[in-house]
Formats: sequence, structure tokens, C-alpha cells
Amino acid sequence: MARPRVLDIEKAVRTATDLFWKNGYEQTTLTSLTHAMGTTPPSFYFAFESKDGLFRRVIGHYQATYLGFIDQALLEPTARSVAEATLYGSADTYTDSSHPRGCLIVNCSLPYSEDAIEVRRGLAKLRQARRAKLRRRFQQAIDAGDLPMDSYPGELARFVMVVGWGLAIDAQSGATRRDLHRTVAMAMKAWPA
Amino acid sequence: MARPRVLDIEKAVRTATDLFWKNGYEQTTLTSLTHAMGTTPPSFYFAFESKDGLFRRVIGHYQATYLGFIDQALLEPTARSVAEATLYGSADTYTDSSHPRGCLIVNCSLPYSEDAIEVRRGLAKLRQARRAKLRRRFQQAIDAGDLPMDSYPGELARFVMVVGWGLAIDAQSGATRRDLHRTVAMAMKAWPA
DNA sequence: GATCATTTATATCGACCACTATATTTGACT
DNA sequence: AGTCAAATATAGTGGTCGATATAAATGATC
Repeated sequence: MARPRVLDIEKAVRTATDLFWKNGYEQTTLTSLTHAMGTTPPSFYFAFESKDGLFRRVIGHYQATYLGFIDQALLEPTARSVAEATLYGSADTYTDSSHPRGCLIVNCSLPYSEDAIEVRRGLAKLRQARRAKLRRRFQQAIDAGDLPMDSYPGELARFVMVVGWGLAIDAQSGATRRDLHRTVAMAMKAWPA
Repeated sequence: MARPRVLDIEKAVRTATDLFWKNGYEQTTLTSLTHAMGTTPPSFYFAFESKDGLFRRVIGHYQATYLGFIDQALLEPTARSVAEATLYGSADTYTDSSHPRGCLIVNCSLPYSEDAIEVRRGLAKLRQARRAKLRRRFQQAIDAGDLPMDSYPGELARFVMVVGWGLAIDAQSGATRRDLHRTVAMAMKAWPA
């Protein structure tokens, strides 16, 4: 009953993910997006409504495709192995040569222009939500006797997040996977017995 | 023999530092710069040659004014106190309410457009140079018996840098100084005895 | 084969980007 | 007072930004 769409939405989202990952939010222009997708602005806006609309889909795709290890890590049996799985998983993902280095969310988080402030806010919420999940998991570990009673779950969660962000920047600066693994191993020495 | 300059160069650099710190490199536009400085584009270009030229001066000003604690930290007597001074100093600087949060260099480092790739390269070199200084300091500590013989100075330096970057992002996301201090205290538990 | 909603293409919108050509203002000097 | 180089201001450069108005192309349906 209508013209069939030529634009492969999923493929376009994958393409856009790479661009945002590599170049950040503002530096990924509509021209570069439509060019890489092999489409034109009207089709783009028909499919995604706006640059922000596409970005939201990209973030969803990114988390589902590349950050699954984080939710997986929460299922590890001990708090230590949760932290290890999170950080080693980050190290591996941030240095995987099949896609840009570092973390898309971190890469797109930092410099905020006024008009993209909503985008940053959304990303900040994502990071906060991830930390909250870790905190709850560590609280649960304390309750189960898996962590010392005097541990602070919020502190532990924040530490894991901070090291993870540092890894993202180090990876983006060119650190090797082995470099990151050594850093994770050292960070884990801070973990409560 | 000539018209005296009205534009206060040093003050203009300080103003620009705040803008780059807050908004990143690309998002700090010439319009916002000249407006905040109270000058016009021709005066701007007469004084700074280009946006990049100003940015180089900003980086110099930023390091001299806000990152002095890093070189100071290298003079601490022990490797542990070097690391502590570096990280606690970072935590304090990144959350000082008299200027934007986080680290200007980190804020301007991540998303690289092709035309600003030289700027990123320069910042990456700065970060690398800082890590090299730490590494040499830690090697010196090993030679002096202040660190175990089996310590890896490069690894220790990288760990300090990674935690520092993580702190910068956490601070920019709204973490308090106390939050960062707790993270630093925890990170220091990983330090070799 | 005509209809019609959906998707696509052409051409362009006003706004802003970093930057500058041209001309004017300024005041220490002769 | 007149000269002249340094600093400023007016106005605008071509280019690109995200986003669109308009209209042509498409193919399942009747």
C-alpha cells in the first residue's frame, strides 16, 4: 500500500553508533550521518525525527550490544567477582578493535553545548543508574556476609565507576588491552578482603 | 607611538580558560569568546592569531595556575605521598567551586573532529608527559628502596593517571569533594606497601 | 490500470561557524 | 600641530550546521 523503505534502520543505527562513538555527539554532523548511511536528510528525519532521536536509539543499541557484560557482571556470585567482571569487561570492550576505542557514553558526555544539554543530562542519568545498580548489588553482598560489615557500598560502586571511566579515557588515548588489564589488577588490590 | 591596547590579554586568557573548561574545545565558539572578553574578532585575531593560538595559551595558563600541584607532588618524599598528593590535589582542583568542575584537559580531549585533531594530539602528549614524569619518579623510588623491587613504575603511573581521569569525570558529573576523597582513599589501598 | 499513503530526492532554509578585508580610532612621537 | 604605527570597529567572507518545504517516485491495494 505504500512505497517500501530502502533505508535499513538497524544498519543505519549501527553506522551511526560508530560515528558517535568515534567523534562524539556534536562532531557527528548530519551530513556525515546521512552520507555514511547512504541516504538523504528527508529520509533521515522521516526515520529518526531528529539527531537527538537517532542518538537515543544509538544509546539503546550501544548498551544492548556492547554493555551487556555490565548487567551480566551483577549476576556474579561475589562482590569481588562483580567488580572484576565489570572492570575486565570494560577493559576488553574499550580496546576491542572491531569498533572505536573507549566508551561511546564517556566520549559523548563531556563537553556540553547548551543545545545538547539534554543529551548530557540523559547520559549522566545512565551513569548514575549504573552506579546505583552496583551499589545495590554490593549492599546485597554485605547483607549476605560476602563483604565486611563496615564496607560502604556506595563508595565501592563509585570506585568501580571511576576506574571504569579512567579506563575509557586511557583506551581512547591508545592504551593497550594489556595496559588496562594491569590497571584493573592493581585497582582490585584495593578491594576489601 | 601607537594606540594603547584596551584588551587585557591575561584577563582574556582567564576568561577563555573558563569557557574552554566548561564547554570543551569545539563548543567554545569565537562569538562566545569575543563576547565574554568584551572585544571584537579583529582584536581577538590580532592578539591571539587564531582559536588554536588562544587555546595553546589557555592550556599554558591552566597548567601553571591549576595543575601546579602535580609538579609539587613529584617532590614529595615517598612514592606513596607522591601518588596521594597527586590524587588528593586532583580531587580538590576538580571540585573547586571558584572555577568549572572537572579537568579542562580531559574535558577538551575526548571527541575529536578532524580539524581539531592537532589540538587533541597536543593534549594527548601532555597527558603522556605527565605519566612519564610519574613513572620516572616511581623508578627513582624503587632505586631508593622506597618501593618494592618488583613494582612496575609504569603500571603505578598508569594507575594514578587512570584514577585521576576517572575523578575528573566524576567531578564533572556532580560528585562532591568528599566523594572524590573517599575514592582516592580507596584507590590508595591498592598501593604497594 | 488508477488510487493513495509511504518513502525518497531536489533544493534550500535561516543561523551560526572560524575568520578577515577595509577603514577608523588612538596617542606617543617628531 | 602633524605623523604614523598599533589597536580597534564595521561589515561581511565562504562554508557548514541541523532541519524542511515541496514534489517526485514507489508498489500494494482496489
